[in-house]
Amino acid sequence: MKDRNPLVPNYFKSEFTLRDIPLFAELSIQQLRSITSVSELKHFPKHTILFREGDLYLGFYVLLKGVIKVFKVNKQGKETVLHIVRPFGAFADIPLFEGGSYPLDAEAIEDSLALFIPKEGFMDLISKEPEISLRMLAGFAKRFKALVNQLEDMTSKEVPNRIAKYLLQRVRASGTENLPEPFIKLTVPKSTISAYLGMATESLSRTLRKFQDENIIRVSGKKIFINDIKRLKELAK
Amino acid sequence: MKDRNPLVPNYFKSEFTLRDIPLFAELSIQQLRSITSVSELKHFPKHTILFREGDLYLGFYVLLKGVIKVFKVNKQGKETVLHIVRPFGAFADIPLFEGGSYPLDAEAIEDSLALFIPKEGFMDLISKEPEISLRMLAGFAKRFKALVNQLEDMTSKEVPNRIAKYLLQRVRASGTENLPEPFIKLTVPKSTISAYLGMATESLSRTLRKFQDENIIRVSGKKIFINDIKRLKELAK
DNA sequence: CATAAAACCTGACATAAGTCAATTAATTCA
DNA sequence: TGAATTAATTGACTTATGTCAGGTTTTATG
Repeated sequence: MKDRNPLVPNYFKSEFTLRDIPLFAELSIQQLRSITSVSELKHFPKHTILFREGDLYLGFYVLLKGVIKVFKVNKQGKETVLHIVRPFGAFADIPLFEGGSYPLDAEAIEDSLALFIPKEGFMDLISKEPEISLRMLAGFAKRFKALVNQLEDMTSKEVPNRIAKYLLQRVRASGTENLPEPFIKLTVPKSTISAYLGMATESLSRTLRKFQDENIIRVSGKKIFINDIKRLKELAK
Repeated sequence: MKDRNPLVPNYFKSEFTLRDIPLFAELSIQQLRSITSVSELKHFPKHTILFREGDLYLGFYVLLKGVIKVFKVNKQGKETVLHIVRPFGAFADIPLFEGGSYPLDAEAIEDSLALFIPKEGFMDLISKEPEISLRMLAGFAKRFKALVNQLEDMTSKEVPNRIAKYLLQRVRASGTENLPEPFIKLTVPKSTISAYLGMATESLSRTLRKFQDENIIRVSGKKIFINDIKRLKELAK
């Protein structure tokens, strides 16, 4: 039984429901209703800061539209991007269980729409509905693995390897992997990608140049076409 | 009400109970009993491999004694240490909720004693006892933060900074921080520490040398005395 | 205890990738 | 649309840290 009451008022012209969010996918209509009743839809124009490290923790978000950059700035002003959140991903859910303030910064790098779920209401819900904890545990586990991967890449892989791996990952997410000419569209600035991959923008720039010179990729504006996915896969490992 | 029935048979001469394990600290005696009934105590001599990446997942561990290295080996044979587990830490609990095989390798680097909790029994328990999920979520959250920290350090900090930070962390754990001369005892080989900090052993060696030349630390066998904790703190940030 | 095997240290060297600076390209918005 | 801002590219240069190789010290074991 699928609940098609739209989550979002008409003027957003949105076509998703709570059921599209993995975290909530298997809840009953009852449970979904209680989530809707405590949560709030929020719109963030490009460049909006959602929260900063140290801000009082109020609740977490599920992204419905747009892209959110979750990052940390160190004393010297250098940015480390820990997570590039895309639709249906949850973020800032970790502090639900640890600490009273946001441990990271988050910024909308596209016009974004997110569901805000306040801590209080959600904790009530979770205590009544143990099924939710299990889904959260699964979600945490998945992201844990991703983070472990990121860490491993960072310490054991060189710049071109990391870039190749990132490109492949994006190609897979784009669904064009098996097309004659797979491609990806960059929705985030290169500076964000480089901060995510733990390198200088210059290094990213130069390496993409090199890949292009070697006919592995072809860059056209914000699109990157993959000419030689085999070589790219070689490079990624 | 504290349950002092020893967890471990006498011949282990151990003096801890399930209550000492954060994950289980707030469970009722009933619940503790059911954990004991499904779990199993295992002894691992130094250098034993507990499991390897890809092994069928059977359950997780709580370390009671010794030190376990959790790591990943890449194609080129390079090791990344993700976690140095010390007593009362849980490990290999993530795959409870994700995937059917161990995603990492684990090895005892000291004679170790661990409680093994099989997946089946534990999942039954968790479904009956929602309180446990919440504690697990809290545990995951904490380790998530630690991992984020590790990642951030790796990308934004240089070798001496990372070493300084590690030393401080160990000093805190040692409980000697406020002594006139705080010190730590190295229980893991330097090669493990360097793999954990994402650097070559040679770099670790050289930097400790440098710290010593600058009178920040004094190395004596397996002990490192901190002469100038202030400088070390400076370096760590 | 002696010998083998690990673990650790040290120096010389190579190089990947960071930094700085200047230029060009792409966006933004008045 | 066009000036102003921001993002990306490119080249020249520096340097931190990895790699390799040799030696020393420590630990393990028959």
